[in-house]
Amino acid sequence: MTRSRTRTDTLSDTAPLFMALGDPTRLQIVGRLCREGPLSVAQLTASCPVTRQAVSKHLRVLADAGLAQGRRKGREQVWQIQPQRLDEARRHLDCISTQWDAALRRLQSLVEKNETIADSTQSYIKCNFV
Amino acid sequence: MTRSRTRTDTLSDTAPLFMALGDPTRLQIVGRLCREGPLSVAQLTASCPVTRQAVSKHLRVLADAGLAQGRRKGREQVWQIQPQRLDEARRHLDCISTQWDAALRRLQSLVEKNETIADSTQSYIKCNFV
DNA sequence: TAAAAAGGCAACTACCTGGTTGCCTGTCAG
DNA sequence: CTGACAGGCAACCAGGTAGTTGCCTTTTTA
Repeated sequence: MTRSRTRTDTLSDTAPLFMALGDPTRLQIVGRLCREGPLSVAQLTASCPVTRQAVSKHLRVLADAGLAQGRRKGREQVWQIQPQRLDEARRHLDCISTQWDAALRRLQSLVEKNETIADSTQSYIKCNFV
Repeated sequence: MTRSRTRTDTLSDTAPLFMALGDPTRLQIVGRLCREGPLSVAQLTASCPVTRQAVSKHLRVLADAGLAQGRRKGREQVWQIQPQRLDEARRHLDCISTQWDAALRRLQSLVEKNETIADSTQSYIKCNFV
């Protein structure tokens, strides 16, 4: 119970992260903030084909996901990537990737003998997976 | 031009991947397929709180993203993770992560002196980023 | 001090998405 | 051969999302 609960928590924690990164405009914003450092809404809008308000909304989404943070600086709001959170996200991805890797290798060999997939499923579950 | 075009392509290539993984149900399905190997729609539905049709839709999304593949086996359709594509995706994530890493380190030091963010932005751009 | 710049707030639209139900087609087993 | 099982297809619905426009406040600057 505890283990599956943990798994669920990890899931509901990870999905929003992917969701926030699942928009091209947002991904582009994140990219720019990483490459060019802190930028204002106006600066970000300049290189975006969408309205300033649209960019603002995207920034809000990124902020809600903990990926970016904005702070007032005079009449403009400067946005920057949230390093801790982004690094945390990166480690999350690495963790998942690693988790996948094991299954990948096992599946790879399975793919080669396509015709026996369903037949081998049962023993597969019992022998090779938790 | 060529470089920014490449960047755009990478973006429009990556975003759908994140998008496909940005749903908790879908992430759960991917997890199960990785852990337990090829499964039928009915088997996947059994551990999902949603309808069989909902699961089918999610599988279609995963298939469109190239992450999963289904094949008929008698009267049931067995789904499995697309190893090559998933590995490709993993490398994609690693690539992005690495790209972020550099910015992370640079930003990390910037965060510590919060009050001078905007002041240092200009030289920051010129000196430390492409 | 008045105009311009930066951006927040709210309303509204169009579309996408996750989910459902109902019905239909194959396939397997008694 | 008939019933049960697996699943696809289509219609439909509620809610979310990306985007817009319009108006407002605050800050800068000429």
